[in-house]
This record gives sequence, structure tokens and C-alpha cells, in this order.
Amino acid sequence: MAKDKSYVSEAVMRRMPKYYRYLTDLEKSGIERVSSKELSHRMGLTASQIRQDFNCFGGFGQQGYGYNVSDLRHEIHKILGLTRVYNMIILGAGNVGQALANYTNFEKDGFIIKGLFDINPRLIGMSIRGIPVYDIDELESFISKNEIHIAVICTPKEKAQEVADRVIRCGVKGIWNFAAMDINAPRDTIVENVHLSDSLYTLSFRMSDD
Amino acid sequence: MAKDKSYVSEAVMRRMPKYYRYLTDLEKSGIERVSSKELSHRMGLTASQIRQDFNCFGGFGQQGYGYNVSDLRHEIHKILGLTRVYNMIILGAGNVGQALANYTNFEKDGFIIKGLFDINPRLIGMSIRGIPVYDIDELESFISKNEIHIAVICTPKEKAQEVADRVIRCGVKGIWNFAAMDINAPRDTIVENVHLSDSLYTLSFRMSDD
DNA sequence: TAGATTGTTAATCGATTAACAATC
DNA sequence: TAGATTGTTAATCGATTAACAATC
Repeated sequence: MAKDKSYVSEAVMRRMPKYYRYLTDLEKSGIERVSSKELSHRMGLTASQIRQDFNCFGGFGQQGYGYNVSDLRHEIHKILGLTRVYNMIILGAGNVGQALANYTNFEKDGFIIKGLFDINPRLIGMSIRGIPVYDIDELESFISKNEIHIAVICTPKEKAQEVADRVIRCGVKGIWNFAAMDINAPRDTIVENVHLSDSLYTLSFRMSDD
Repeated sequence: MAKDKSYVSEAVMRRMPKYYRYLTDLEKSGIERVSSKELSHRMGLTASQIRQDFNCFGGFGQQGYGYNVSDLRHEIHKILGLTRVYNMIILGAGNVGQALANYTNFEKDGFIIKGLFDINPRLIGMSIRGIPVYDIDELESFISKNEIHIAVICTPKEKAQEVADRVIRCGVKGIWNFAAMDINAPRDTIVENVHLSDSLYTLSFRMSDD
């Protein structure tokens, strides 16, 4: 019943994790079924939009009943690609890199941090939550020995493109970028940005909005 | 010449920080003028969109010339509300809270972290980059003594709404939310979300896209 | 002046909302 | 069966792109 994901719009795609969050909460609170109307109230969307969104991927509901929470959650789990495991490395073991390494929640979803890399001799050899910090010189050999799917860029922005180029050359196809710049990458490499300063500027913009 | 910000769409608003980033880079590299066409190539937008975006706020360019980089950057600086200072507190002094406190770049833009708050006795009394960690019990009295504009929520998601309610009651009008849930707040309180897991799920989605 | 590029209007495209037949 | 709610088509709305007169 599930359709192809190829032509899902950016807007729909960005709502999927939110659906997943709400359905996880509903399931946890023991709720078995939910209608698009009920979900629309909780999430602040329209029921129409919710049905349109789900029907990009297949008909997960049942007329007169609604959606089975657990089934729907499971479908979205699959849609998000969370049935597999992703091996990650963190480039830059500063504040942000260390915070991400310490954050254990990603592991529950199958995102495994295999190592951190830095240029700073004081950090190299350390370990964070049991995850070693390697010399950035070992980057290429490490990737060739371990199957790394995602590189998390936590370097200063001056070094971000350089390290991105290096991991792309090694065949890494996913980049989670925390540096305050846009990364250039070939079409088959997915770059997802977390621009914290952009987010803070947006907050500032809206607070000073007249 | 500058227009009202009231009816700026979400889409335009989200592009403003990106313009600010690119203009800052251009100014740093000593480039004086830029046309919408040149900027469109660099940023991967259309020239038309760029001109439309800027004209939401006023006519900052000059026919036949383009835009003066430094002037335009300064205009966007104002538009983003970065001419003032924001006092912030961080709620939750765990990984994320500490990482944000250690990150000095926000201060350059006038976002000053006045304190962290936690429930954990081991953290209370510590200081991070000179910024004290207070007992969460002191939250209300601290806010009443200091003019706090923004609360950064870095608590576990179970506590997020509770601490949000407390700071809102004290008159805080801006919330930067790092917890993996949506915060309920009155209309005059601005909530800006950084949902890291949503971002990671989106990356996963696009990597497994068929 | 001639060339370049804006600001702005009109046309297009895509996303959201509304409506309703299908059906559980 | 009657009531509820989906899946889907049609209508609307808003955002992006194209075009061009204005003008530096």
C-alpha cells in the first residue's frame, strides 16, 4: 500500500518527524486510535492537511474509524528510514561535538556514534561516553575501515567545507552540518543543516517585529 | 524607506538570516557591491526572489548598480533586531545547556547569557565560562531582579512545558526551545524551536528516499 | 548616452483547504 | 442501518518566477 517517496515536497517531509513525535506520545499514553480531526487539534494543523500528508505515502486509515496509532506510528517509522542503523562520526570535538556525543537519545533511534575527530592534541586520545576522539589525520583510514553513513560537522565554519570534502571523497552520503555556513556537496550527498545562529536571529526578528 | 515587518511571510523571514550570513562573508572578503543576480548564484536562489524578499522591507538597491554590501548588511542587521541586547537564561545545565553556555559566538551578536538553572545539586553552584548555575528554585526571583528577554529550554522534554510556564508567568517573551516537544505559549510569547531529532530524522528520510 | 539592474506588476506554480463520494 | 471518517478531487490561496518599465 505504501507509495514511492520520490516526489514528497519539502513541506510534507518536514512535517513527518512531528507526526512521529505526536504518535509516539499518543502510543505512550495508551491511546489506540486517532482521527485526522483529533490529531489536527493536538498538532495545530488542519485535518485535511494531515490526510493529504499521509496519503503521499499510502492509505493508512480506515473510513469511519480513523487511524490506528500504533500502526501509523510504525508506518512513519519506516518512512523516516528509522528501521536501519546509521553509523556516524563527529568532526570537531569542541562544545557542540562533545554535547552531541554525550546525548544518548540518538542511539535509541539507531544513530550510533563511532568516533570523534579533532585537530587539537589535548582532545585527541580522550574519550567521551566511551567514544574515542581521534586525530583528524586518521579520518580517511577510519572511514575505510568502518562503514560510516553520516558525518556530523561541528568544526569552526572555516574548516567545514574542507572536512566535508574529505568525507564525501570517502563515500559518506549524509552530512549533518552544525557549522554556520552552507556546505557544497554533490547531488547524491544529503546535507541537513542545523544553523543555530539562524534560528536565534529568527527569534530576535520575531521579538522585535512591529 | 524601511517598511513594516508585520506581514512578512514565514518563508521570507527564514531567508533573512541566510542573507545576513552571505552579506557578512561578502563584506569580510572586501566586496563592496553585489547584484541580485550575483547573489542568486552564490546562494542558490533566483534573483527575482531576492529582490522580492528585500522589497518586503524597503528599496535598498539602486538601478544599474545593485546593492551596496555593507549598507544592505546593516539594513538586515536592523531587520533581524540585532541592534539591541538580549539577556538570556538557560534552563537545564546538562549537555546541551552547557554547550550553549560555552559557545561564545552568540555574545558577539548581543545575546548575553546571565545564568543557567538546574535541579541537580551537583551542578548548582558551578560556573560555566564564568556564568553561574543556579538552583531552579531561584528562577522567579532571578528574573524579577534581572531583565531577562529570552529563556533557552534545555531540560528533558518532561519538564519543558513546566519551566516554560514559569518563565512566561514572569514576563519572558522569547523562548528558544531545544526540548523534543512543542511548547504551548500565549500569542505574545515567541517560541523558536530547535528540534535536533526532527532534523536528524529528516536526514534519515532523505538518505533512505527511493 | 547606453548598459545594467532595480522595484514592481503580472503570470505561473505549488501547497493548503474545502468538499464530498466511498466505505468502514 | 446510520454515523463517522477516510481518500481524493476541485477550489483557493499564497509564494515563486517572469517580465518589463523606471532609472541610475
